[in-house]
Amino acid sequence: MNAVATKSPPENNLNERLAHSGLRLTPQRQQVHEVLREKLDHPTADQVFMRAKSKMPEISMATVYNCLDALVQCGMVRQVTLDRGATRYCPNMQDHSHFYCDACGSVFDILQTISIADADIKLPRGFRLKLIETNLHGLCPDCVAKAK
Amino acid sequence: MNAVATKSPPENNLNERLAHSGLRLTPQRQQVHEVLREKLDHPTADQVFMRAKSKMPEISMATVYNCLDALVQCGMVRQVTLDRGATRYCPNMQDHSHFYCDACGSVFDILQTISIADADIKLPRGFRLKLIETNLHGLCPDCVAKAK
DNA sequence: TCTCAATTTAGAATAATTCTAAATCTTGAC
DNA sequence: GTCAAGATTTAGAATTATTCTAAATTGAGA
Repeated sequence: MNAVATKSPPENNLNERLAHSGLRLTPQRQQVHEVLREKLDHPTADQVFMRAKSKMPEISMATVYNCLDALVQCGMVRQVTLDRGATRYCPNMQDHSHFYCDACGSVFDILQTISIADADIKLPRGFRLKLIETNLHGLCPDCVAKAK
Repeated sequence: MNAVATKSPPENNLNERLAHSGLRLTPQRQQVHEVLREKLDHPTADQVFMRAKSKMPEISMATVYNCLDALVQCGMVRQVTLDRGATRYCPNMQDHSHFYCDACGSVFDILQTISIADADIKLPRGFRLKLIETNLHGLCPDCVAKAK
């Protein structure tokens, strides 16, 4: 038993979470997870594929989708769908919302959100609420400037 | 001048709103709008196309996308993107949120939401907030029952 | 009536995602 | 350790969703 409290490294956490959902930790899933954590810019599946491929050239697109789905399923990654374009992926599981610029399409993390408790949403009988997703739409500073 | 207050019929409203955005009222745009108002089930572009086609056989898919875009642009219709699937369209412009069943994919209108005023979101300098979109995720009554 | 710009159209093109079937890997039972 | 069963990965085909293109049509204003 350890006297010092240690935070388990993210890979272990990943392993645990995958296992909890009946999924295995594979090099590909680890790689995809790393790619997401390296650059928090809400990449699309295609961008994840290209970044992962540079480290692991044999990885395939189908695997990237499979890995992303596995990571979403076990709660390590959030899917972000903001417009008609490709779905984006976000490894930040802290409560936060996304600001989407309707003009240029950029996505910004906003470290403020409405929790299930705060919202006090009254659902009709029988629904089971798991997650509230808050998306802010508007113009980013650059596009506000351009609009003038 | 009318002694009795009259609500302008939706078509007029549509015309006004389109005009306000520099867009014209066309039979196709009217038809697409009607299709959406007829059945408030959040259809995809493809479903809108099929329904519109039954009334107006010459309409094309490109036109449906064009009309949907025009209606969204002038504030008569909301785009609803909840998962990796096709975008859905909602002609209910009252403040409301969407409940998405992660199991079966059904969408339900929830007449309760978080307004910009209520939310008291503090954005970094320069952002211009136009709209807060609230999406509720979880299980619908049917899928809760099945899960047992 | 004429002209110009907006809109529609069919179909091609592109982009995003899913499917398929075979190969590979992992785990648990023995 | 060996084997069988099931999970995962892979390439590429298939499907689905959306956008683009260029020509035809429409409608509003001069």
